[in-house]
Amino acid sequence: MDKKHIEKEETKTPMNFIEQIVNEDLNTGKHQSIITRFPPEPNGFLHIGHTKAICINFGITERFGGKTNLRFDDTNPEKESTEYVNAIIRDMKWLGFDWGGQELYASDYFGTLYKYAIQLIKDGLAYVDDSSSEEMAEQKGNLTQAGSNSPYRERSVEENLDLFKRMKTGEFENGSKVLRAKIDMSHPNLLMRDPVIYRVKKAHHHRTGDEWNIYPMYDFAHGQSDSIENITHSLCSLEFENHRPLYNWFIEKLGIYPSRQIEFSRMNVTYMITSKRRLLKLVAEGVVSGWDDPRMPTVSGLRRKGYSPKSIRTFCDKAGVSKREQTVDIGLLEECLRQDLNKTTNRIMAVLKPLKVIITNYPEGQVEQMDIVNNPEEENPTYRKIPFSKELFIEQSDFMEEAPNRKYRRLAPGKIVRLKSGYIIECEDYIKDEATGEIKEVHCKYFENSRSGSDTSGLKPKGTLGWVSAAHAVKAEARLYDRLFNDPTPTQHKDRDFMEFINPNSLEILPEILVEPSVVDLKAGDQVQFMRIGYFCVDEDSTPEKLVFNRAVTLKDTWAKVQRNSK
RNA sequence: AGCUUAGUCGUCUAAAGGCAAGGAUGCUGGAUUUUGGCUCCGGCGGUAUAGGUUCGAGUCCUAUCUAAGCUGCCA
Repeated sequence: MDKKHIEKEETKTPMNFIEQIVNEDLNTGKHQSIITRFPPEPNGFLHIGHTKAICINFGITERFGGKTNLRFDDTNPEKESTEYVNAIIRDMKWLGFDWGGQELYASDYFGTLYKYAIQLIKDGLAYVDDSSSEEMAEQKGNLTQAGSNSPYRERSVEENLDLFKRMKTGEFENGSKVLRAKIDMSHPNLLMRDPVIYRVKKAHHHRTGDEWNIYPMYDFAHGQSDSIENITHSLCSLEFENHRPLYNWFIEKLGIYPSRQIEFSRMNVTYMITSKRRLLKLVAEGVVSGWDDPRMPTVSGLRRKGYSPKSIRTFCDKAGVSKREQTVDIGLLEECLRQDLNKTTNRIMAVLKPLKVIITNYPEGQVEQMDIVNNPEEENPTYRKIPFSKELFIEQSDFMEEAPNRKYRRLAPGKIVRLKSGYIIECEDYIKDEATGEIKEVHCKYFENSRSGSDTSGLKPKGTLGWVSAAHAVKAEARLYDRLFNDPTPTQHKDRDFMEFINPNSLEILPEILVEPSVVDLKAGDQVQFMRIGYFCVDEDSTPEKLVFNRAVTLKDTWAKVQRNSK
């Protein structure tokens, strides 16, 4: 291939192998514009694995122009429902994708698909088979042995036509007859051994109601739907590689628009599982509170936990596209969230595990309003006020009776620290419950001339702490989420069940944290950074009396790492 | 065992036969810091194995090894 053909696209961003194919098809004039599709079956909720397929399909047309259809692959009425359709639409809109407003359905094409089947029968390429599923399995052969022909394989076109029409009108019971493509029972690819393309299924369909007694199989619906929609590139996961010869066989025999199927590897993420069956078990057994539990890998779970659409899309982009098995480090997902939220969230003063600090030389009853920056990453930073007073709370972990080493920058007797956007204080004394060892109270003096923004003290404290004013702080609940599993690949162990790897500490509830008073204006879904702690999202369980904050991800914690490594 | 596909830093990914195999994340050292965050600078770390083609191979060929998918009237 001549190298200059690549250059149509301006950007230097490297292309993945699918984008390279698309780019070439555009440059060679094979296609004038691109149409892709995302084809979920409405029988479950979207999860992190689906977002990759979504991002690839929509990403292609965002980059090269064209459009991406949202098409529901609803050919199995027993498993599908409008509830899932609506949930999928909601999640995809939240992720920020646009499919032109109108959802498409494979069920819209049932009439056309039926005609295609008739066409195959007339061309002698399909036949009605009365064999039971057991008999068909028998005929199928196995991985190393060729199959054998069904005794019904040589029925006449007329008989097949008659039988198939009667299947449609409901004359035959479920399982009694199927329509099979007549291909080759000794084909090395098992899917080519006369696959079933229509089955009798007297079931109520969420869109077509009771109109149909027969429904097409995936292989006789998906590719044809692609053709009907003039999909140029039909992108799917590796498991459909074996289906491609069949996909192309139908295109050829039916003489329909030749969409091209290209497969890529599914995305796995460490410490997450995406099997529908297993996720259902977590819900059913109450391991999590529901499909939108913040520990779930579902889009709704990620959303509730505090993930932004942008962070999820960035994650999929960074994970990349290839045909290799892919297990992406969950750390990358978390880092994408931090990078997004770092730019967008206000810094809020919060104390998770409070320790009382009394400023001994601060006037009783005095309250000062301190200026604090909302988000230092903003181009033009804005400020708000927070109250400072004689009695404060700091984080328990910010005080030690004795500094452990020279690197320690927090509070300890005789040490000074800066209270963020407040004053510099020096620890003079503390009260300890000798029985329990618990520190009850810390006594400090403040330097009156060290007020943030007008500091003339000349003091250079090493550390800066978060704090809240005792009299003004708002009580709230914090839900600290951690990974649901304590093994990176809980389903990859040959002789151990994934349930054995559930992390018993995946949720720690702190019923009474203290937060600066400005948070009373927050609403469910709002995201903030608790300074020096992490990114939090207001949960829908919040009430006017008590906000509930979900921890989406912690801040990076170099100090924790230093401590871990020194052990 | 047959068919299909894939093996590049720990992980993800780039290199279309041609520069010292690049980037991200991770780990690590440092600078800066009123967040032990952010930012900035440095370091660590890779072509599964064995042959072959070629002036030149991660890339092409052969064999081997390893991994995944395929024997639903699921998608």
